[in-house]
Amino acid sequence: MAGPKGSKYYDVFLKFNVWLENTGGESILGNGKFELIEGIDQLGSLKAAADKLGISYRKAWGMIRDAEEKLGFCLTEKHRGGQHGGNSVLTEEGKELIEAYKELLIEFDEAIYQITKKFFNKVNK
Amino acid sequence: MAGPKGSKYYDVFLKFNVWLENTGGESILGNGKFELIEGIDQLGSLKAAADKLGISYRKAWGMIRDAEEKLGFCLTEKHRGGQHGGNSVLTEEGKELIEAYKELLIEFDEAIYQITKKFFNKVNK
DNA sequence: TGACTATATGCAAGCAAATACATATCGACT
DNA sequence: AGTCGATATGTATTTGCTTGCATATAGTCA
Repeated sequence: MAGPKGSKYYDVFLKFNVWLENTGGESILGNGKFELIEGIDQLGSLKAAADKLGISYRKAWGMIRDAEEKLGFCLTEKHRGGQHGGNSVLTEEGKELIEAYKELLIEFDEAIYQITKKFFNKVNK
Repeated sequence: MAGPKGSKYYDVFLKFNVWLENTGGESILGNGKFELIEGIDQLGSLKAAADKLGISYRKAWGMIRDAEEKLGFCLTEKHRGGQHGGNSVLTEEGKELIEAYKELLIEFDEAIYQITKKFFNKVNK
């Protein structure tokens, strides 16, 4: 919440985002890709993860390829064929990454709480 | 920096962004608009601020209108006419906002430093 | 060995956002 | 009264992103 009822910034919220970038300033992966990777971890396939996020398989596949290309190593291990068509699982690096990212988000949330409060106190008079 | 030479995430950087949102999930103002408002404060006109940021006047004008519309109050006081064509200055609210935002960014930077370090330690082995 | 389904990937098409273009208004100063 | 330059705003155009479509590949299980 952003302040008491009637205050200037009532129902205005402070939001943040975190992402990885390379030296060229290109985004490697941000929130969307993290959610996708997390979905793969939970659901066992890229298709299922894409469906869950409501994006096309085509797009999801491109997101993963892009991230892995820019990182220089794979986050997922893909298998084609089989009765169920195939599946995807996270590599060790992939698991470590989403694990670290989740912890990062928690710490961010904690940090931002105090900062946000201070911001709205200052601005809401 | 993201880790020692040769480590997995060498030359990968963690970046963040902060912005204001309304209850509808619409972005009210983020980094670009803050820079624009700061430019108006420093340079005394929307045109000069737009030029400084390398964006068109048309776009800059739209950014300000959009932010003020969504906030429900004005951040700038505009004047047309005169030998110099006119000028824009920040309202009290506008000044308070960029002041608070600047302080917010400093605190964010401090907070992110520790979090970032921890993140790359975890992920760079 | 044929069916099933997810991975893999190019290409066309559709859409929304950014940018460019064009034009009007305003008022202090000369 | 005329000039000048910034504010003000609609419309057109471009562009980049998404999605959709189409098609190939793979391998396990019945």
